[in-house]
Amino acid sequence: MSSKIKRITSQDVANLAGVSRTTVSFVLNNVEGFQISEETRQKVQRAAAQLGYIPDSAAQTLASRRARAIGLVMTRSPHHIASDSFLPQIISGLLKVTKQQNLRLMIELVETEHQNQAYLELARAKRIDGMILLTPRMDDEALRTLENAEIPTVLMGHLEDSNLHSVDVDNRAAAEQAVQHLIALGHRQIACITNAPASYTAAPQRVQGYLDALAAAGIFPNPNLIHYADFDPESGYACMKSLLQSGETVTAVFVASDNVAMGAKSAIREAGLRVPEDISLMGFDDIPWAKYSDPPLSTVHLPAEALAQQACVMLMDLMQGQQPAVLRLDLETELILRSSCRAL
Amino acid sequence: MSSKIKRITSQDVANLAGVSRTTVSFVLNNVEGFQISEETRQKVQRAAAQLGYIPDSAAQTLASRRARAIGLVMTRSPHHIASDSFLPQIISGLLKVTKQQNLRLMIELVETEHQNQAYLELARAKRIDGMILLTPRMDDEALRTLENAEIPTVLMGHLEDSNLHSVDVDNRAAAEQAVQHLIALGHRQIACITNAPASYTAAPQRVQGYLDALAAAGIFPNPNLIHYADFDPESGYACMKSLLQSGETVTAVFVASDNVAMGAKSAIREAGLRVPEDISLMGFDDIPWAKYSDPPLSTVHLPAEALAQQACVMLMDLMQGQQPAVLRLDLETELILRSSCRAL
DNA sequence: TTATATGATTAACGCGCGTTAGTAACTCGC
DNA sequence: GCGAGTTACTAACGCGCGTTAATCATATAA
Repeated sequence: MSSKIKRITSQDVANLAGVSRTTVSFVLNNVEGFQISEETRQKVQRAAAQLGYIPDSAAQTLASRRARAIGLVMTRSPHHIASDSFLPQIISGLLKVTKQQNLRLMIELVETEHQNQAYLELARAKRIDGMILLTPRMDDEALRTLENAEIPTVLMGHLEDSNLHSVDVDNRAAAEQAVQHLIALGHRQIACITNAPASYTAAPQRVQGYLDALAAAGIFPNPNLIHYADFDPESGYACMKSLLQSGETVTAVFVASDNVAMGAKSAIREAGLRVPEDISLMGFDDIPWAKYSDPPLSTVHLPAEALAQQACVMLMDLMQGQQPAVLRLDLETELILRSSCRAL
Repeated sequence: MSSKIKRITSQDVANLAGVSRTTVSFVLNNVEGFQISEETRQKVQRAAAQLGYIPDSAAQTLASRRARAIGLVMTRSPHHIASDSFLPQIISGLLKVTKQQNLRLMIELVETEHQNQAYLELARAKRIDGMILLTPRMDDEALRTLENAEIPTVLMGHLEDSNLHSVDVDNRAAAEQAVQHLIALGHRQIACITNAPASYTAAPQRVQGYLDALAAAGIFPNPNLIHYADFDPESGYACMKSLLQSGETVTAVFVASDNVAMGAKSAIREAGLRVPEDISLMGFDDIPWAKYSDPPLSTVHLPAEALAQQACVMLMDLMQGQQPAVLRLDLETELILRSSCRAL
């Protein structure tokens, strides 16, 4: 199709500048400890600019043994990725840091079936220098293999008994605070719909916060009021529907994910009930649309973009061989009160 | 920190199997045209498995001159990326195809200041074999340099007078259809709030559809009723607010982006008006939350994930040297009627 | 037996660059 | 004028793999 375009190599730059390839490399990479006369430096830079020289990244990686890229690794199905309301924020946060550090960002999908192999491949193929793992699952045995530091890794979310570095929020405390608010409004029949199946670490943590708030108020928890959703609004709709049909009386629902809460709200409305007049709704996450929901959703703000940025900064440290200050970094959440909850 | 872990190379596999490195390469890559005895093949595969051999991707790329990766290139600010409601769907669609083809996906951010250089770098650094460009801007001169086929490229969205391959929807026709529906409901004072500044191709196209629908109905367009938003709900809020304060009478608003429509709805409600009783609202995009909005938003369904998949398939063709069937592929939109518009 | 085909395998080069060890020229002190 | 130091550079190796051209053994034909 297209005629063979001759690639411009550092040798071409060296020839044009009348120096060796080594010198070109020293100049363009600003290598310290070697003395290059200002004149030579100029010659090289001018030659490189004139030729439009752009180093071949594969060759650089092979020679330097650094890919200058990190990976964002997700262990979900494409369907769940498509409906992940935080992904844009996370990518945005990551890009801010990687751009500044002149690193590339790769998105990796690890399917649950071949996890063990997949993590090893990521580590050993050396396409990336480090990775950020999104919402790891508790039953993810393959993760353990990574703990031997095959590749710098930072978790977003937390894994019990793991010695991997992680960035997270205190899901339990945040959930407790949210439910405390419902209790303070006078609610006692409070249901809980989770954000995800129990194998995703955040889910049981938020449930625990819910239980702790009840316990502190002397409310005996009703197991029938706890339902496990599965990330998307559809699952929230299903949970809420079965909750309403169960015959249990409920005046408020703590839904541990705004996304799921959207579906729950549909079910409530479909049953002819209103939020917050008949049922108060408390979300979790503060996705961008929560404030535009009707009624605007009270929820717990999760600083997704900041989490991503911090995870990335932590990863940079690890990649440079420095130990980050803490093994686990918790960012602050904030209870956002809008108008989906009312006092009894 | 960690002791030097000896990398397992194809030479190690060759040694263990008692063959040459070349044979290992032939076997593991299933190279056609070379006869390898079944016995040797087995020996090699067993050795590779036993050692847990994983090829170094940089070395493969350097030798084969193919990176086995594609890039998703965006030209927006991190802020706009964070609030892009389609990104998850697009990434999901892309991952489906790349996973199946065993390609990697890189996310690239190109800042408007250094576009020219940035595109060249992407092309020449050879870190990716092809790229998918998201919502190119009309004033994006740097794109022209790519048309010389430095690297296979597919646009998501359209660029006038470009001979790059692209995947899009018929924004004009879709917008026209949406506004026609408003007109059919009896509305004649219909405002238009765009999805983005005019330099993003979809914006003027959707405005044109709006104008065409008015013209077909013999309605003289009022320029004061056209406002340009900027992707996010905040800008929609601002547009709607200034529209309401302008003193113009309006019974319906066509907002060329659901995301922007969310903000517009807030402004309407804040003014003490209701949707659809006082003002009918027609969106565009059908983001996942549109159906959970209140009232559920009537809108134009944009098949984002399918667009991404098709773009990716098209790109694969280009990367294999095949010309795709068409230069520009238009996918179907669908008018989704929910309950944010009412008949006058 | 000798030439020829064919099946199975490998030696060796090149991809483009980072980097170490070494060299050449040029001071400077005595 | 001669070794010792400095300054400014370069030759050459290695990163790990894909791939071409060549080699060797074996089977077949003449």
